[in-house]
Amino acid sequence: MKLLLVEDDALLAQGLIHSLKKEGYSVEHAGSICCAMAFIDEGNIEMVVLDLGLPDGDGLSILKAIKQSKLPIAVLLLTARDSTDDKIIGLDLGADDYLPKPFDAKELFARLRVIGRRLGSQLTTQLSSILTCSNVTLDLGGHQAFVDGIAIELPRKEFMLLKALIENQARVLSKAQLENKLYQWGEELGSNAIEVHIHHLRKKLPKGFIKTLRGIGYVVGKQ
Amino acid sequence: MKLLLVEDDALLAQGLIHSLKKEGYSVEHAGSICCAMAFIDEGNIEMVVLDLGLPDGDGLSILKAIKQSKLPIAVLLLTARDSTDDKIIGLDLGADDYLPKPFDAKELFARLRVIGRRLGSQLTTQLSSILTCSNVTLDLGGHQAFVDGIAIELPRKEFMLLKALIENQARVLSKAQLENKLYQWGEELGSNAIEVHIHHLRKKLPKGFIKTLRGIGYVVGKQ
DNA sequence: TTCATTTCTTAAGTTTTCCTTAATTTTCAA
DNA sequence: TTGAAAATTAAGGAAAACTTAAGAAATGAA
Repeated sequence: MKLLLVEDDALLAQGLIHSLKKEGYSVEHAGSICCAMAFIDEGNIEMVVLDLGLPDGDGLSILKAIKQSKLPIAVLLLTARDSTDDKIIGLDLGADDYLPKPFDAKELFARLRVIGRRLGSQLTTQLSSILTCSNVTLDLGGHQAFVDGIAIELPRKEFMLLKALIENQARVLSKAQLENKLYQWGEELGSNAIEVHIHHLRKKLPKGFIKTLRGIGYVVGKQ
Repeated sequence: MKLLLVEDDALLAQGLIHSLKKEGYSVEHAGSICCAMAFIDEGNIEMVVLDLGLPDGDGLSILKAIKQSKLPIAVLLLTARDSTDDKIIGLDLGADDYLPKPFDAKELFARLRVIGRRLGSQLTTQLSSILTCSNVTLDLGGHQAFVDGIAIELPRKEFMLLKALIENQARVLSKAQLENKLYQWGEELGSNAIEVHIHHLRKKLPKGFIKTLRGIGYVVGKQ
């Protein structure tokens, strides 16, 4: 289930992203309205958790845009305001649920499950969970990779690394960018961990699949 | 839209019935669990507004009964308790929404509109009572499992665990996701219960049937 | 009810796998 | 050619999962 979290408080967002991923969601994060709209336009978001208190405008405009687009996207509102009128406006604009801050993460998850259950009976999609780049395929739901259709085992970090590369195929990712994708900005990497993971990946993937651009970074699927 | 209000406070009920009718609902009123069940058994209720604080027992039992019956009835909970855990229990039992007392009637109506909108586009998913994954079969009705056609005994939790895994075969479920499926968020799991159940299950199932993806979760039925 | 039995949770010890580090070698571009 | 960047190796340590066992709960029967 692909979920977009629209929340500008970085600390709160970080924690939620982590827990939501543990709950099984594929999470994107936007800290502003324009960033959120970019993700939505991209097309494969199924659920939005929307904080109404954003720096660059009223979050309700995102809700309006989603509902006007008629895309099958469910929206759960999140806000510090708890006046009944705001709730009503949100719900009547088409929001699927509403949670006042401060909230218990467990309640958020429970409400998301309700929405997910509902979506599940409307959509039969799990297709967005397959990524492909030439003869390499990633099954995100099954956490499995295939080379020429043959399954290969990948440990967690290697899988994350390959996922990041394929999601950005034909685009070069620097080691710093890759580190940001693999590590929750908690611990600094003091060594060449990325290089070692790349090396392990290469032994399992087709020759030349991951290209090195010396001094710049790594890339897959270029030319 | 035929709505059943389950509320024992006569005064509050009186007012709500009046306003709900004004909103266009066809309203029935029950002041007790048994009375409510009678209306539901009668058969043409589409929506229930359920007060949890009833004189003759816990309103949650009505919710359970409705959801077990698989009738396409939406339920909105209404209650004075506002502990998060109660909300979560209600929502996970299948309630469509929740409103803590005291509430603003306008908010109730807004939430009912959301539910009504949803009911309009809802299709009922009839679950098969037999699940299969390679040579393992689950009979949900008979609460029994078969390996190569031979019945094996599974305690409740182990059965639920296997059911969750097979329902999501070829998709990895994290321990957090499995916990959500086995426990109604009433109490926290402070330990490695999931791991222990997995261990017991494995002793009864074909070798390699449940795979571990370290750091990710468990999966069955993968290539 | 009470008791006996099954099932569940907790906790500790063990094992396994994976990740990081660091030292060394190789490659590449200036 | 030469120095910096990347590749390669191997090992130590840490995290996650497995296993076992015992006590707590839940269940069901008398």
